[in-house]
Amino acid sequence: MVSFEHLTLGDDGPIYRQIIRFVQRGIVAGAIRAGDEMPSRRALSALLGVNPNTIQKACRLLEEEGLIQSRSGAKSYVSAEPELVERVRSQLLAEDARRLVEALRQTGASKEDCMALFQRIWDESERGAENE
Amino acid sequence: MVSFEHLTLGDDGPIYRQIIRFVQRGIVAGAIRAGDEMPSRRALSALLGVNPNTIQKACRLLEEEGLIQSRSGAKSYVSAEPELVERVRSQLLAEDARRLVEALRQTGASKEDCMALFQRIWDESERGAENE
Amino acid sequence: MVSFEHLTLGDDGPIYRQIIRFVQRGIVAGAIRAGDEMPSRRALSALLGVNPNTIQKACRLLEEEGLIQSRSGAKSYVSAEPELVERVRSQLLAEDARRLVEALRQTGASKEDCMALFQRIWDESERGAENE
Amino acid sequence: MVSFEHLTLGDDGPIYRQIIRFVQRGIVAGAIRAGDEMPSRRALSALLGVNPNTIQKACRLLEEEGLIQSRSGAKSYVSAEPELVERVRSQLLAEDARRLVEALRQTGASKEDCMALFQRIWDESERGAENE
DNA sequence: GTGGTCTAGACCACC
DNA sequence: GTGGTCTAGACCACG
Repeated sequence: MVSFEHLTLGDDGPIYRQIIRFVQRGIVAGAIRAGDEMPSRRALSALLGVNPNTIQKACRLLEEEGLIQSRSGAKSYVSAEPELVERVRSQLLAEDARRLVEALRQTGASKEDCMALFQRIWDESERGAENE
Repeated sequence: MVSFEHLTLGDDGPIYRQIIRFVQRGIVAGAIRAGDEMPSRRALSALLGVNPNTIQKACRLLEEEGLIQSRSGAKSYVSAEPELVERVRSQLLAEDARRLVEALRQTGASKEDCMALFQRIWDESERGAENE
Repeated sequence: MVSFEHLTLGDDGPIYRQIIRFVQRGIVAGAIRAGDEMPSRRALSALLGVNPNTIQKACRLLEEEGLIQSRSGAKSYVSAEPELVERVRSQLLAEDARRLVEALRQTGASKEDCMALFQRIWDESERGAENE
Repeated sequence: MVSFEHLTLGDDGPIYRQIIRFVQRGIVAGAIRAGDEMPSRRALSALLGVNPNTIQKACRLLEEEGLIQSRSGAKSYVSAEPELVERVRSQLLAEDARRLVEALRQTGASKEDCMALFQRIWDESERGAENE
């Protein structure tokens, strides 16, 4: 009998981690810049349909990481210094790579095959981006 | 102002796709073998907390792909011929790799850095598996 | 724009005709024999989930055709004399053939192709029946 | 006692199958052409009095067969390449013929009688069409 | 608007 | 029991 007990649906990790990743990716990719104003906690809660406590947790961790700063009461602003951005970048890279490597190894493929595949996909993606 | 309009929470794609991937991964990894009995639609629905129709959709697509066999009134069984398994394996590999490459390219990292990173993570993962 | 105005769903003709055809086919095929007892009108109505008037109409027409006879009050019996059976047989044949011919001609195929196809399918069907 | 347990009222197969056949027949007969616009799922649902999901199922299968093309957010169009049309034509022919042959064989008629009958009906139908 | 996904629950034929 | 079909109605992303 096939067992489905290890299938967890919709598992992207905790919501606050997803919010953090979203901001991190935005900063690293340049879509979110230092000085940008963050929406208010309650606005984010309403927008994402998420409990205010979850929003608060994400913002607290982002602030601990130094990616946002709370100034003048309730409003928060993005504060991304270049060296910090680089650190976050490599952190994101590693996290993504780790996830993929686990998925790839689970399929039983060899390292060499995977790296060749990786290179091929990269080139395809680069070509695709150029044509846009 | 930071915009959160493109943040989609918990997005692993449609549920039926996730179920399909789970079975595909299981077959490719050898955890699910040809001849294995599938749980009934109702059992899966109850186990995963998902509507029977969604389960049915996943099963239909799995059957169209040739990975399971269903007969009305009878139980469903896994039916994975070697050549098909290989095709699914490379399909999964490509899908995973494409997802990673896109995530990596979005961070602005170079191809060489990413491949070096990839290799490092792979080796770490391999070492981790050996120690278990 | 594709027009769906000529698509009529579930069109097998009136229910009373379907009931008549069912009895006719049974008699012609030998599954229903002279002297067999018919279920009561109200039993048929309940069994088929059909209005008693519809049942009554079917039975009246079957009786007019001479395929059933009402004796001793409410009970009806099948009364199929050989020559009548033959007449019904050819009637059924013609009706079926007419339906198919219309469907076939609608596809634009030639008469010769259709007859060759018909012959091939017949032979297949014959072979299939032998193997059972 | 005559048994009615095998009489299924109004059985033309599943509704989604009937819709598919309608489109297939239209395409094969030339009444529906490549590039024609399909009514929206909702419009079809209202027009045919059928649940949107059933419509969607028919459309999905038609798309898998390559007879229509759907893009999320845009309208759906008929997309029938000549070679595909030919394949569908013979598929429809075979399906129809098989149904008739089974009905005819059930009545106990001989192959020769049936083919003669078939030819006669065809000629009648042809004459009827000319007079219209 | 469009197509696509999902839920809740019903009914059916077959085994 | 099983798989398959259908209904009723909701929500979503995309154009």
